[in-house]
Amino acid sequence: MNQTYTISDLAREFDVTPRTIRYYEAEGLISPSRDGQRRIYTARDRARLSLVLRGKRLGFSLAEAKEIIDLYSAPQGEAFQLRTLLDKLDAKRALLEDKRRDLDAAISNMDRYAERCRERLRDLEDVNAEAAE
Amino acid sequence: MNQTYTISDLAREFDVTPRTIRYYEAEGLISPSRDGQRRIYTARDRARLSLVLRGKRLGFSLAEAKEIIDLYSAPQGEAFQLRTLLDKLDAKRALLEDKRRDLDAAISNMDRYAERCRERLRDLEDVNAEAAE
DNA sequence: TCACTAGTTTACGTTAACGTAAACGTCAAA
DNA sequence: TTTGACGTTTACGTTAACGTAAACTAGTGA
Repeated sequence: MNQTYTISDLAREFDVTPRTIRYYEAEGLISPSRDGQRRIYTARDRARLSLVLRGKRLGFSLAEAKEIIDLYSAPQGEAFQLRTLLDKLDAKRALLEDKRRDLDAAISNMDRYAERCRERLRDLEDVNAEAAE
Repeated sequence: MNQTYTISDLAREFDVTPRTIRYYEAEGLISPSRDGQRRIYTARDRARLSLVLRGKRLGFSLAEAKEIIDLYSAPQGEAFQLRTLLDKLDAKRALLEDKRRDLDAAISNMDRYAERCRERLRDLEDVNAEAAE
């Protein structure tokens, strides 16, 4: 439950360098605690790192990733805070949906093209079969 | 049908600078023809630019975008070429599917979190309603 | 003819996101 | 006790993807 990780634990698991993880800390994306001078990462730190890397894979800058991830750590004391949080979540969700539209278009585009290639390949093979008779 | 575009036509339409479009040409992503020294962009050039920008939005580097886009202009003469093309398309398609999994996870993650926020907000408002009686 | 608008090349500048190297601390095994 | 293995800070280096500025060309309306 209260498992912790060293910097190289996380570096290995997520296939990044320790430098990268320290850089994310300098940019305010992760805030590990310390044992003396050594960093100690909790499950929460690990989860945040995971979110950062996923954000990067989806084409977000570190600043954009931070904006999104920070929403998950936002205070939720009063109703007003909750409502503005929900508004912000909605805005970020719209960005993700935009990406999904792009992605779906890219995939179906590629699928249509591949299908045309397969048709053309069948035609070619038919011709070869005839020639072999 | 045979419509052409100037560099600033495309810059306006896709909300990038002419510099960006020239840079993509220098990187081999677009190859407009020329009228004297001025660039002339065809519908095909426009389509390639559109693909580049979509690739960027999805987190691909220009080099990765080029790899994908170039598949759409690959020669399809012989059956062997078509088969290797289909293999490459399949590999790129897998990359897109990876991104879709990431994206779907990000969205449903956010949805679950937002739902918890809404529940919490309802609870708060119930308490306020009781206190108002 | 002149000014304007839009295009061009060339080249140096900039920013995000790290890489890399140096110099140092610390702890366990040999 | 020394030698790795791992961690740290500091600081300069690097790359992709453009931005920016200068100096030039070519059509075009007043």
